[in-house]
Amino acid sequence: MIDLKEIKSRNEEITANIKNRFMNVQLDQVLELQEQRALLLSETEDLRAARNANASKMKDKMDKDARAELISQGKDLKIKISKVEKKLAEVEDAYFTLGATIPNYAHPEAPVGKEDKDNLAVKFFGEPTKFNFKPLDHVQIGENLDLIDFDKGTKVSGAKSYYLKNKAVILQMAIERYAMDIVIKHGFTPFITPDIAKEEILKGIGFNPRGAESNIYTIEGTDTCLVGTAEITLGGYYQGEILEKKDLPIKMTGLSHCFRREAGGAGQYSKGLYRVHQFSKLEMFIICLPEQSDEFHKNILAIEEEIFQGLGISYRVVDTCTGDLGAPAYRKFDIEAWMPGRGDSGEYGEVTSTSNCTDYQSRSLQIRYRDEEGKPQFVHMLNGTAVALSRAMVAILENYQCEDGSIKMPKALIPYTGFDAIEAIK
RNA sequence: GGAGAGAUGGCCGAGUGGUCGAAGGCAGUAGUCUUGAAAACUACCGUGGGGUAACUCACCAAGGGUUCGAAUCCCUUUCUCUCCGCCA
Repeated sequence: MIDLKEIKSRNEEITANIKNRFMNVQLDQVLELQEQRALLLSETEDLRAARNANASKMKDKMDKDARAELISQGKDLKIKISKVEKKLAEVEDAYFTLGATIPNYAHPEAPVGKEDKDNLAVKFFGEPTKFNFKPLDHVQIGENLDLIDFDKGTKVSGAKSYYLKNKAVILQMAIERYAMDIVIKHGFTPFITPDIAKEEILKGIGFNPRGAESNIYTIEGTDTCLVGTAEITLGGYYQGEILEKKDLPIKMTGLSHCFRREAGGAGQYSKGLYRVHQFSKLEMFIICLPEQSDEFHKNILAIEEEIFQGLGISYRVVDTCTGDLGAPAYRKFDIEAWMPGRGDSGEYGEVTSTSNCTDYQSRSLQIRYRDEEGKPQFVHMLNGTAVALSRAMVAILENYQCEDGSIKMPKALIPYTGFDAIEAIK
């Protein structure tokens, strides 16, 4: 969450930001709760001070009457304290719950707009693939070549589930390792993370684990969830810790499954592998000094581009508009790869996303570093997709399809797959 | 899953009702000494909230309870260790 001390001093800025993000936040109510809390807090503290003073008077020996008198005063204080503490707890709960709904500040250069249409394309790489035949979409390809089985996925696991089969299995592992090698080369420490995380971590990262609009599966009878991304488990890794400045930046990359409910996500673009309940993803995560985060954000984007350029897939980079940022993000860049089977005659589809969340997550998770004066300060945290395997699969199958129905392998992947094509089935 | 032991500051570790935000040690920071270093000595050395400040409040795994007063007693939960069982 943001620093709630700023809701007064930066009120106009915060109000404008909420408006730019097309969010509905009860800022006035947070302000009101803040004042109530301050009053109750000082009241509570005065009473506690009185209790402590009363108790310390009784350290020494004294006559019975004097002691009885102090005990009775103490009892009186005890009742008062429990009343005001209860009230305080209620107000604080509401204050922090509502305060957490205030979004992060937005980068001054982030385009202002409501939906993904308003995102600003800032770069194009390559040309959309041209075919001298009518290209198929990956669902058709997957079926023709016996690579992806959606029907069996639906039968066994429900809608938006799939089996990868045959060379698609090897291909996925190849992409995984290809991307991993690039990210490690850039100094990231590799992890395979848990696929389960506690709700408090989810909340700290800025996910809402509960509620109808939540995209998260909660595990019944526990306070844990299936992760929607390794951002959650990588971000939670240093929860509650004070890091040494000399150890920053910390660069981590984590491979995990990603589970998403995708409730109500039907429609044309939800077909096939594009939007599924479970996929694998390699995620990058950086913890750094505040003054470095803009630069590292660009670094992450550059690595994402390197991965897709290496695959020889054309894409565009999009500077995400304020309305589409998501509460924790200060700025967000997406890579949208060309997908020939998407829409009527091919479209760009999101394959990566990188966000600079500044101190929004670190404040909730209490991840800090010591500055020159030895004072703890909040770190900045950034995340970015190295590769989302299912969507990379879509892009590769659709862009590398041949007229005879086979799939060529991108050159960079051949050392990892051990084959240079997935042959058509006669 | 069963039986037992435990959780205290960056680390180790004392503390079983008031004198404890917490002994002692290690590590760290600054200084004295030294040509320099080491050693020795001296001082400082947890986090958060409130206050210009003096100061004050909270925190000894988490939550609840007993008490005038809880690191200390009781309950619940979580985690760790040891033994047994089971298991990829």
